Amino acid sequence: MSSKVRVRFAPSPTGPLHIGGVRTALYNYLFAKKHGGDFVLRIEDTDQNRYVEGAEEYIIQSLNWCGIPFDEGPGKEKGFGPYRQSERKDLYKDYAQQLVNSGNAYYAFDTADALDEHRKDHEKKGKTFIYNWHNRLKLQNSLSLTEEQVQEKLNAEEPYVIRFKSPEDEILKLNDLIRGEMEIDTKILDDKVLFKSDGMPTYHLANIVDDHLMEITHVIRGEEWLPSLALHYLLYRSFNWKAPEFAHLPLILKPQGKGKLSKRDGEKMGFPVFPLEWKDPKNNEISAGYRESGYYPEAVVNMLAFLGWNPGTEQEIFSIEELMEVFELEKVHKSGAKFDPEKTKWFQQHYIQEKDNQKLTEDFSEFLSDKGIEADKSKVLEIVDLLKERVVFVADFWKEGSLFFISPTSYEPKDVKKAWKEDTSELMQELKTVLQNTEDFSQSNLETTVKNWIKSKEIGFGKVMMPLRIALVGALQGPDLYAIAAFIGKNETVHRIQKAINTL
RNA sequence: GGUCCGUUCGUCUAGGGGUUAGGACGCCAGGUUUUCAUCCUGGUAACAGGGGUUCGAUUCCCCUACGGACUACCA
Repeated sequence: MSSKVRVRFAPSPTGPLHIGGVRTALYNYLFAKKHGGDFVLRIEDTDQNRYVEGAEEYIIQSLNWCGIPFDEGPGKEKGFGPYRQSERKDLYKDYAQQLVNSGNAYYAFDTADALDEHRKDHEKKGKTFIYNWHNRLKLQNSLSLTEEQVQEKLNAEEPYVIRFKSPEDEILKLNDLIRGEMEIDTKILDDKVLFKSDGMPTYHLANIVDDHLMEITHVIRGEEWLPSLALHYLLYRSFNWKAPEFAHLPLILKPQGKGKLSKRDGEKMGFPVFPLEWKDPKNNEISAGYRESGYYPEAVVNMLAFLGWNPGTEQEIFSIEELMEVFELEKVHKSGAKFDPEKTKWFQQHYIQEKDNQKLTEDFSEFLSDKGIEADKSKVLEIVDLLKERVVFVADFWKEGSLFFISPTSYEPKDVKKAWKEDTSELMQELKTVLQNTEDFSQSNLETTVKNWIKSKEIGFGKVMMPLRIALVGALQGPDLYAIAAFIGKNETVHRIQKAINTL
């Protein structure tokens, strides 16, 4: 391969980037980097009606957060720009015209209403209306009308579109890097609109023109584009351009039930479907994001990479650099994959365990500040040390560790029933005294002191440790008790024991 | 409805004409933790169905079923 690999991710700014879109971007990125190529971001905003404020910024921020930044795109001009199709508007008309001149496309004057009628009519008869070779001579276009009639309409500035004239009888052999070769009969193709009456190109035209102009070598996109592949192939041929290689990615499906993963699935089952939180500018509705839910980008990327692809080995944990090395389009699956929120959590748990404690201390300190708690860094580090192996998210440090800052406000009834017996109060009273008389309140000394005391009393450990845990934690859970006591100190420990005795 | 694409444990998947069909998540059990979680060990569980081809098919071919995408002057 002599020419440099260039791929593109080409979303439309119609809302937040779905996790499936992120995966498409990721695969493009990995493929580009594996081959030392460029990853281009192009914004496909040819439909002004669907444009959503903030969506483009959202897309860019998402890619950056995931660690898959684009080499070229809006704000990163590298000689192929502009990278927003709305800013390339003037380009497309000429190309459409070129196709009309070469006989590969034609003007069509049929109104939207007229076509709607046809469609409804066909539907009633159980048929599908297709605008192509079999009926185009009966419709209003430059193939059915005389040259004079067409010129008249054009002069009168009647609205028109430009349609592709798809061949009537040809078997196309198309190739896809993931699916291999397939055959399409052009008979069933319709004459797609290339240029709209509002002066904008449709996706099909803009996409092909831009991919060509931007020297894209590999088009890696979602499976929803597979039915358009024949059209795109024909378009390249009509322009006499070399077509890029194509790869169509399988879809990400709902965890349960039928169909593709949607925003509602996330809401229903309580997992994010978007990389970053998104606030809909229209109704201020908020959709959860992976970042805000506490996931690390490494976890999201690793999870996404393995949805529909795997390297064929048994290794599942991959950094993005490792992914770049082993990623192969040929190993991408052909069928859709059901999304599994549990597995995402597993990846997250893995990556948080890999983080160093300094970084976690910073993250947790920030979390505490947001809660209005300013704690000493060394104290926070101590907590992180104690709790690390128990957490999946940074927020879990609080869930598991709030007991270091506030004494229990309630006691878990089930655990109280199990641990707090008739004679417990008396026992705790005694223990309190023992602790009050303990000078060295370190974890290790506490441990020997309490153990010795229990032994001298000749009672079971559980009889003391369980109620003590209730007193300090409020439930039968949490990290090492001596560590807790040492951390909160003598006064607080004694205070919590007294409080438990009073309440229970 | 039409066109195209697909189908290995519940889920993500490895494998590929002769395998005890492998791994991971989940789940279950045991061990560690005098709690809980983590961790460790073990277990559960799959080639959609029917025809071919073949000495042999989960693997190749065909059909059926099921799933998915598309079927706009949306991308």
